[in-house]
Amino acid sequence: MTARTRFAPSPTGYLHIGGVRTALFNWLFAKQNGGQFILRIDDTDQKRNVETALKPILDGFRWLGMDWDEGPEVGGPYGPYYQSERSKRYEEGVATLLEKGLAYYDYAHPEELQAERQAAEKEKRPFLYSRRFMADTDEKKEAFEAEGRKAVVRLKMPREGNCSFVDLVRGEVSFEWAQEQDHVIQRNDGTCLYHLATVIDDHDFKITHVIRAVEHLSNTPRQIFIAQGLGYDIPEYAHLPYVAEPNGKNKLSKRKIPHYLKNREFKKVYDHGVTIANRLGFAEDAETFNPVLVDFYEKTGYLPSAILNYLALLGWSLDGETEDFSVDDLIKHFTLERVTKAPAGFDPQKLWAFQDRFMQRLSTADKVFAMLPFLINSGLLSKEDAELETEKERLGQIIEACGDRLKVMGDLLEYADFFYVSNANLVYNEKDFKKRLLKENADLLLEKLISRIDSIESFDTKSIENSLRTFLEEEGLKMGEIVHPLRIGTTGKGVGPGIFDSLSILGKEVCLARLQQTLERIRSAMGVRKQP
RNA sequence: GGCCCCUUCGUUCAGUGGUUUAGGACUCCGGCCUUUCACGCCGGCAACACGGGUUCGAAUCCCGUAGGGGUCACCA
Repeated sequence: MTARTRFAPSPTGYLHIGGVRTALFNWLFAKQNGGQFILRIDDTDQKRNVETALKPILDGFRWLGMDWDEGPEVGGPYGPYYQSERSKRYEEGVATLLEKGLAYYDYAHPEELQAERQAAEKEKRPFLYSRRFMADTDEKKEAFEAEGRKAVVRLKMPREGNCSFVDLVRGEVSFEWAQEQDHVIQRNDGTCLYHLATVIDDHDFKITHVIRAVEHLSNTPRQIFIAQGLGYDIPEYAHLPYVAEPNGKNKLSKRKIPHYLKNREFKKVYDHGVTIANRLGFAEDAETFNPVLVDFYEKTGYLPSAILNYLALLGWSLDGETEDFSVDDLIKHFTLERVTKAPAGFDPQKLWAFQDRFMQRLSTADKVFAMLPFLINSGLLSKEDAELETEKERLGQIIEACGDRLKVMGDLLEYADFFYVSNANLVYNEKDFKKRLLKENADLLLEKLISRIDSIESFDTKSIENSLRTFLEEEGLKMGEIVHPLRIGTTGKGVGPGIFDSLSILGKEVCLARLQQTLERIRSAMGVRKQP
């Protein structure tokens, strides 16, 4: 089977995580069947700045590695791929439908229609337009126009029988035609509406499988009606459950971020992202920077493969056990038949777990490559220095020392910044400083440590550890008693990578200088304390 | 309100008439490891919405109830 699928984003300026999931299923399905994935831009409603509003969306897809075979920027044989440029095709469609008597000019004012609707509601019967203002002859047209009325074009929907079709995830679905309204397909200004446009586009682009969110399920009969009217083959349909909000049943929505922020897990992931954003020097508000948008993950340094793996499992599974999928695995195993029917809640914590897993597998070299931009953008490393092999090597050491503590690329900034700041700019965590260093004889201990460290000749991790362990024996101390003072004294932090690694990477000179500086800090703090 | 859809641990995904004392993962709770924080390891809590059928036997099939959602635009 050769499959052609599509995803049709509106240029809204952001890429929604739920949208990505829909796009992903389309993409996987196309890839699996050796077909094409097409991006079509639904910009019939947009006034201007389509390119600006589209860029973040395309960037998002590119970042995720979801390439499109046809669409904006890459073109393709069936373009244009922007709906705003396809109005001619839509007008042709309207003409055909009109000719076949499957659509009609309607001269009703919106208020008149509204009145009918309300009357029906009052009588508790389903609304069906009376077609009072339908003009199926030229005479009627002229008469209505003489009244100063303007026409829209409506579908002349069947009023009996059923529309049945097979949905690849839901099975056989059936609707009564009489439930369908005579939808407008062309406005009185001549522009055409979505349902017509989407059917014509799908046909023109030779889409074989329409895989979209379930909110379109009840739109399907009218689209089938249009397609049949136009003599098109009906594509296969697959309606995906929507992605629900964390701990909720409602559809995940960008507009409800303040509400989601009340959710502990969601908040945690959000706060973590904000911390990184601050380090990077961009202070965006929750409106444009939050875990519902793909951009959030790109900026904070998640791995696309982790996100894709998580998203694929939001409403799909191979079996009850397998969770671990590479992108290639997904392409190989994905099936619409195993897509769930019920909506799945977005769980940022579970995503986090995938991220953790993928991060652990990433090689040091790959991490170096990915983290370098973060160092540069945060100002911790200059662009020129970032080019240096020695710096890359050092970053590799730092990353290895940090080990599994780095969950996303941006974590480096919070976790290992002390490797990059000057001694004078070292920031001390006051709470830890007080807890670990402002106590009896802390200064004396530090003095001893300084002289011991000064005596270490080869400043590698192993030598440092050996030397300090000897020190412990000589002094009758436990590891915990020197690790904390040393860590805060050299890194300013209460938590961090292994201390021997940290010291070694920092280098003897820097360690001594920082410890000396810390010693003075302790004495001045203690002095101040004693004064009153 | 009409129509359509959905309903298994807190979350997510299995389970399609007996292999099920309903399984995996995340979370959570214990414990171990340990130089902090992570990681890792071991263990634990925890669900078939409800009510009727059908059947020797139902989470699995049927009907109903309840709850949730989608859709009913000159939006997409």
